[in-house]
Amino acid sequence: MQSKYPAGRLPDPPSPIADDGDETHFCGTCAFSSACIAAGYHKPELAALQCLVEHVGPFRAGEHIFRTGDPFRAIFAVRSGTVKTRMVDKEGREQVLGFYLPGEVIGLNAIYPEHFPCDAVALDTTFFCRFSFPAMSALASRVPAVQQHLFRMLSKELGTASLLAGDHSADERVAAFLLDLAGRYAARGFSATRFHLSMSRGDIANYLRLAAETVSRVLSRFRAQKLISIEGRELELLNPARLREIGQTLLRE
Amino acid sequence: MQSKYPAGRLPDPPSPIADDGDETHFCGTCAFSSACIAAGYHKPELAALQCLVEHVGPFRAGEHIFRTGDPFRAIFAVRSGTVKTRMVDKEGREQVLGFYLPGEVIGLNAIYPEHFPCDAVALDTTFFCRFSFPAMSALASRVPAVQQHLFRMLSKELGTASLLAGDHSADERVAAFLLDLAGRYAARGFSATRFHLSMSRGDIANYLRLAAETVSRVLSRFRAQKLISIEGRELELLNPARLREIGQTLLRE
DNA sequence: GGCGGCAATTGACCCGGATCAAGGCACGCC
DNA sequence: GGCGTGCCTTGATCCGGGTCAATTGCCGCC
Repeated sequence: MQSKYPAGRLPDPPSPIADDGDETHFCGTCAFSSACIAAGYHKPELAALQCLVEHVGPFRAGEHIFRTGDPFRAIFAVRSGTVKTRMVDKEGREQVLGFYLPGEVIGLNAIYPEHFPCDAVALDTTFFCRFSFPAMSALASRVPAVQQHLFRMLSKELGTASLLAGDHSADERVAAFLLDLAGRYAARGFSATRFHLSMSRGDIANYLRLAAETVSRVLSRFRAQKLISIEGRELELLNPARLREIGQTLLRE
Repeated sequence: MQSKYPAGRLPDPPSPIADDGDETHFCGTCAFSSACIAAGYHKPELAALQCLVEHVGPFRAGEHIFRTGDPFRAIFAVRSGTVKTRMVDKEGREQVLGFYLPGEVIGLNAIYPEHFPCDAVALDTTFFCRFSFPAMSALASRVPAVQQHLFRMLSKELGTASLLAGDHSADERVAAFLLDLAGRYAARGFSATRFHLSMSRGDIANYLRLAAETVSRVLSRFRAQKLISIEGRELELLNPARLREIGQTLLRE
């Protein structure tokens, strides 16, 4: 297995979300799957999709996939691993914008400004499908399914962006965050009740606009109430229904 | 002037942002202008844009342009007036998602769910250009400029959606809000230092995730510091530079 | 004119979560 | 081993903004 990686870049121990060893299975769970496969993998137009996609990686934890200000040329679908996007203001304070799991796509917010407005940082060892955006646009003009797919992905991200905007308590935010992750894992075929948190408490807190201490306290409280079992970054949801009650105002407003 | 409106629907007194009397000038400031005009108004493909657009209105203050759950068929460019979009949770609490000024477009976040995920409510008398989305998609397939325009508008809205996500003080939020409005008015050719706030203090507060009382207090403080002049909903920015300092972490993170 | 309703303002009080600080735990490195 | 370094947890304190409440001003309407 390891021989497929460049020397000196040993991969992390295989994680439950990594799936780069099984390409077709990955593609089945990817956000582009309907464009790549379902809509007719064999049509000549869609063969073009195979040409404009490029497999990149591995990136190790902490490495940048792109940086603020980089010229926008491509969007990236996560094949395995986890990514955070963030902005850093001039005082150096970090602002986490989102986490991206296998099958999800980063870079869409760079289309308008034509430069990436944020950093993308790997949280563990990650691989990507890189889609040249000019080529993708051109393909979208010829294949309505691809165009529609892009519209839908963009519109979908608009919906999720407004999620953490509300003024909600720390409990609501954390509960909703855990359930959101669970749902996204489930949508890609992974366990919805047991998974690994690739991000630190600090990243979670930053994303949820809380202090790291508050996240820690809420998780401790949830554990005491037997809502979750958590040890380090290994999480199990013991009472998803109750968590849903707590976070529901935030999940579907 | 009034004779052009249906009986019983007297318009509000002409507002500085209304411009429906001068169609070509409006189009020059609209978010679709490059698609409608600049990219070649006379090409046969673009004549189609004129066919799929429909002028609708007037809507009076408080009337809905669309409601949560309505099937998505079209997007709307504001021709004159102001709109707020909002979600209402099951407890009946309102969540303001955004305000839209003349030249801006509402409804993009409905593409993915195929139903409007929010309400759009007129804040004063408003007129729209209604663009059938299926027709627009079809046109986008044939005219790359239209497709690119849609991608850019969607991506742009992604950027603004993440603006109010940060944890910022009430002063920062209000200052950034006022400057954001000023910039958007300026982008459409209106005064950047004097304008009318079409929305109530409660709407502003809700949008900024503050209490109405807090917004009121901040505005009073800004007035005492000679940063603004405000009387009711008539606003003048007296010291935009200082406001920019206050709100800068939020404006460009 | 007087009344009622709504938006806005202002003051008094309180609470949730930030901040500060201390300690524990697991890891890699010399 | 001993030590440093992150990351996480837990406790003590503080403050910004929410909440409650009273007042004012503005309109529309009877």
